[in-house]
Amino acid sequence: MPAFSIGQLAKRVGVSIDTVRYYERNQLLAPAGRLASGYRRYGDLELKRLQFIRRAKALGFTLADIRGLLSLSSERNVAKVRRAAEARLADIERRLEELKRMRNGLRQLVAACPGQGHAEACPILNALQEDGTQ
Amino acid sequence: MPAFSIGQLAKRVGVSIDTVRYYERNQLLAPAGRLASGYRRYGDLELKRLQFIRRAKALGFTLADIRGLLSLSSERNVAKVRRAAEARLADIERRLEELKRMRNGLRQLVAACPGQGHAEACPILNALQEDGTQ
DNA sequence: GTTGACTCTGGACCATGGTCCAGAGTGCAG
DNA sequence: CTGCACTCTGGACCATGGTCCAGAGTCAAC
Repeated sequence: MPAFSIGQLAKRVGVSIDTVRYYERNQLLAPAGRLASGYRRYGDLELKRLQFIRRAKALGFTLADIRGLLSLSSERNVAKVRRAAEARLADIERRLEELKRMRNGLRQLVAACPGQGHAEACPILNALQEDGTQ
Repeated sequence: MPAFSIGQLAKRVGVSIDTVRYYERNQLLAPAGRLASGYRRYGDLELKRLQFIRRAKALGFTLADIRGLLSLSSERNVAKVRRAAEARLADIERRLEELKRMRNGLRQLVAACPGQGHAEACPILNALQEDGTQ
C-alpha cells in the first residue's frame, strides 16, 4: 500500500500543495492519515479522488458540484449522478449560446469597422453609443 | 439640459444605485456635478456612458476593458478600438472552443449512461474515475 | 412643517478558487 | 550530525463585480 506526502501527491496530479490543502479545508479531500509529526499521508484512494476532482473541474463543474458528485459517487447513485451531469450539460449549453451571441455581435462590428478614419465612421463606437444595440 | 438623480439614472439603465457608485469608485462614470447637498446629478452624457458600459459588459468586456474602451473612445482612436474588439473576439472564440469540448465530453457520458443499475455500469462515474478521460 | 422616500459616506461583506506568508518543526541523504 | 528540503498551522491576501450597512442629512409632496 503506497503512501505519499502532500508534495508527492500534488506533483503527481499537477496541482499545488496549497490547492490540496484548500480542497481539504473545503471537504473535498482528506488525507488517509497523519504521521506522528502531523505530516499528511495519502494513498491511492486519495490520488484517485484528487484526479476525479481535477477531471470534473476540467468538465466545468464547480467545487460545490464536485462535492455533490463525490457523495453521490460514494452512494453509487447512478440516477442522481446522471441528473447532475445533465444539469451541467444544460448549463454549458446555455453559456455557449450566450457566448455565441456575443461573438456574432462583435464579429459584425469588427467586420464593418474600417480600422481608420474618423470615429463617426466606426461601427464599434457607434454601436456601443447607440440604443438598441442588443 | 435634463438632470437626474442617481436613483433615476440607475432606474433608467436598470442597474442598482450601488452599482453606479461602484462604477464611479472605479473610474468608469463620474456624475456631471453635485448639488449643494452633495447629491450627485447626471445628464444625458452620463446616461449614454452608463449605457455604453452596460452594453460593453453584455458583449463580455470586463470593467478594465471598458475603462480602456472609454478612453480610446474619447480619444476617438478607431484603430485601437478595433484592435481591442478583435482581442475580445479572439478571447470569446477561445472560450467557445473550451466550452464545446466540455459539452462534447459531457454529452458522450450522459448519452452512454443508463441512468439506473449499478455504479460499475455508469460511464460518468467510470470516466471520472479512470485516467485519460478525454 | 411633517413625513416618507431618497441620498450621502466609508467600510464591511459576499462568492469563487485559490495563493502566499511567517515561524516553527521534520525527514532524509551524505 | 549537519544541512537542505519539506511540511505544519492560521490567517491574510488576490481579483472580480458588486451588495449591504449604519447613521446622518436632504428633498418633495401634502
